[in-house]
Amino acid sequence: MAVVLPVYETFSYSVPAHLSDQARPGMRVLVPFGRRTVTGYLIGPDRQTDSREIKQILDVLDDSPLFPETMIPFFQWIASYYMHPPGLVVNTALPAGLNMTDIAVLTIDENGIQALASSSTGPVEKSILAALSEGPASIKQLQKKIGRPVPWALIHRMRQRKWLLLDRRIEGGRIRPKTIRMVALEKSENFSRRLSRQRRAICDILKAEGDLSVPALKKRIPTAATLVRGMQKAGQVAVYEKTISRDPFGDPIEPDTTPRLTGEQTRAVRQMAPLLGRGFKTVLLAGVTGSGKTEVYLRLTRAAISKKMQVLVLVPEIGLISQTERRFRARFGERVAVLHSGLSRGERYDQWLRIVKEEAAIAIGARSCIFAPFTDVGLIIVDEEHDSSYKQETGLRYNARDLAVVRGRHHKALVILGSATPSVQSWHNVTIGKYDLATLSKRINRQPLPEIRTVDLSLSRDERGIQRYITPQLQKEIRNTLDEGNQALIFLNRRGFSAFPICAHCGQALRCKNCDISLTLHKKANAFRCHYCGFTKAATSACPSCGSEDIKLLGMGTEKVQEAMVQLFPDARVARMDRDTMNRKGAIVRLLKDLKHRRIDILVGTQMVAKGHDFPGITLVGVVCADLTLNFPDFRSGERTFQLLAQVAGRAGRGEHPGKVVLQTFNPDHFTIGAAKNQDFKKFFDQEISFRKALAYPPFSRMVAVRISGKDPQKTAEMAGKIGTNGRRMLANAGPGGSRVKLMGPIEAPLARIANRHRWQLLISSPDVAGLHRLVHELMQGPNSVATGRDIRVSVDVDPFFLM
DNA sequence: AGCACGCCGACT
DNA sequence: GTCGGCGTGCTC
Repeated sequence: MAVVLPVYETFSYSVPAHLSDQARPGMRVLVPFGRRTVTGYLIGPDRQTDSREIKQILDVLDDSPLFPETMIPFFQWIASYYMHPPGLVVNTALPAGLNMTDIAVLTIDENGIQALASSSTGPVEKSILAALSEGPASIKQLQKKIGRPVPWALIHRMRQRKWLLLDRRIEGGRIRPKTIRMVALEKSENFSRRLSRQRRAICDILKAEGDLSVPALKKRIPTAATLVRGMQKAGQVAVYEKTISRDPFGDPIEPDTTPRLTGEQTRAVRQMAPLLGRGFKTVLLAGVTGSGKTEVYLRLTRAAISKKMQVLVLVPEIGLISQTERRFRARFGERVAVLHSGLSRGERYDQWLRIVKEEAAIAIGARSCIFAPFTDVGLIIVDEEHDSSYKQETGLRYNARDLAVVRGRHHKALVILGSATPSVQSWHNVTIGKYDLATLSKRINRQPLPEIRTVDLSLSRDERGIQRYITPQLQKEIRNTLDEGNQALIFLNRRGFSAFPICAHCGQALRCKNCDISLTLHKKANAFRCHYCGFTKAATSACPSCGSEDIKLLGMGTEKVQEAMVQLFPDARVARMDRDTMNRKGAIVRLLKDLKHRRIDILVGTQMVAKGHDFPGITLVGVVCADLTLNFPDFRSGERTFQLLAQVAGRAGRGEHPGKVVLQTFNPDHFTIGAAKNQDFKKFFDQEISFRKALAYPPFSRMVAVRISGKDPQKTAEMAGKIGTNGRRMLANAGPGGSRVKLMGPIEAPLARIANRHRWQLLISSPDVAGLHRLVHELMQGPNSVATGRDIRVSVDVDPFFLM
């Protein structure tokens, strides 16, 4: 049994006789744990280590398992690989809002009121009593009310003096199946006697149409609710509760007709379909933007369900239902369950139940859909496998793309990873023969890929701030596009962080000589610094490649670009799409509608616009400054830039008019820019992989990032230092076996402060996964591990994505 | 996490 | 001498 607490062990409990035929793996139980009562998950028997007394389960919380037993090894693998408590792993997988915990509730007691009035009562006690005199409160509520932490010792003293009472209340678990009241005709003769006209009408409706819900009856006869109650008493009808699924599907989706496949698509399907049911296999489906990957997924899914297999489809998170989801539902209708962030908690729970009960055979959704509770998955599809939204960045920091492969192996399933711009990792796996490769090299409508032109920003000498970045070439193209009545997309990945240094003369970014990573300016230290190894260079340094002292700090955002657009094109309707403008519910849908109906001429946006949406009216894509992502202090910045540019370029010319892309950059000769310009993934990969190999970055090693954060800058730095020295000592003691493990840092994180918390990170890497794992495990949980104080958080990120 | 225990400095 | 703060450890 695994408790829903940050505890790494599992525990044994006995099942009392009256619950013994109910309790089964996959169910939740209520158990006494220490002095408390908490929820746990039955994940099979565990070895009991010592002779301690075994406690009894208090209750079984489910009638049927929430997940199949076959998923338990998967959960255990995750707990071990990501070094996360098993109970919290299961908790991350399950729909939110199910769990129960007991919490302490304080009430003012008989002596409390006098103590509140007495002058000898301490100030903290008084404020607690004052807060409680307004009514009972939990410890957390109390803390909020009086604005300071409440020590337990104090509560105990106050309890002993009978100033307050401590109760335990079980909270949570409020998500339940939704039920509806159904009305059925009684078979007895009770209603054969005379009936009122209204009652007669209800009987007739029920006789003709079978059982109906109360709301449905109300639509026919407005007073049905009262009538039914009377008829129930008279024994003419019976009322029962029926569980129903909350409807997460807004507009109904029309069934589609199956299109003809192109030759390439047919070949891809013929290559992959025979692999179904033949054991575990991973295939990378590399298909250019618009090449019809989705149709291939649909055919493979059809093949899988005709073999009675269950299918899992993962799509990137885009904040609303994706095009792919829509097409799966159009093709397979009722057999599809969806799991994405747009669902309410209740809807999500109902979709989950549909999968557990095997009412659905296909589950489609974002990242967390990898946990869909199928018993035996036969096919797993990961669309846009390179997408960073598959990586969860809080709590259990899993990568759903990687877990797809792991789950595929557990179920002996076929795993398809699809992308127009595959990750370096996946392509590497193809080159070493771990994955098969299937390709789609042409767009289905024979539309050519857009023509991409680069514009050298270092030749743009205008110094009037942002306007320097809207070059005459870009302006001219926008003007032409507007004059032709088409739409333009202006892309800038602003989610910028601190500005980074770049030579205004030759376009070289200032990089670390050890890590080939962009340096970051530290104003306080008046120096550029590497965030991997700590290498430092004076802030007054000249450009190492051309000697120019004209070092610019790049930093600007979409908001400024939008302003510039309004100024330059006063006749155009300009809109912006980024996290700042799109956080309100329904904002994206409204914007996409406006775009579709040509109520927007120029759309300025961040990478949000590069994802998944189909914009048929857009013929021009302008990339304001490709260098922003290229020079992040992160070894994957080149990979991300290539993917982003290729994806955003793929937005142009999806309709009947061919597309054009203007790509502005300080580095027109950089191989990443060159490869993106020619949409040449292989050329990019060949360069990138040699660079990764030389510096022993993934995929030639595995990485673990240990992140340390806290409010107090001094203490946080100290803790980071302590963990670092601890790790180095362990490495020294490990002998030759541990020598392949490399430890970098600790160093202040590129984003040195988020939400007032100071951040440090420690990077640990090794080509030997097991050795790396052993060291990190020992460092975090071993006997010499540094105890994590309460105000300093230490988190482990296995296979980190963003090293920021 | 949530709770208890036990060790220390600063007060009656 | 106790009170009350905080670091350390445990939960079948």
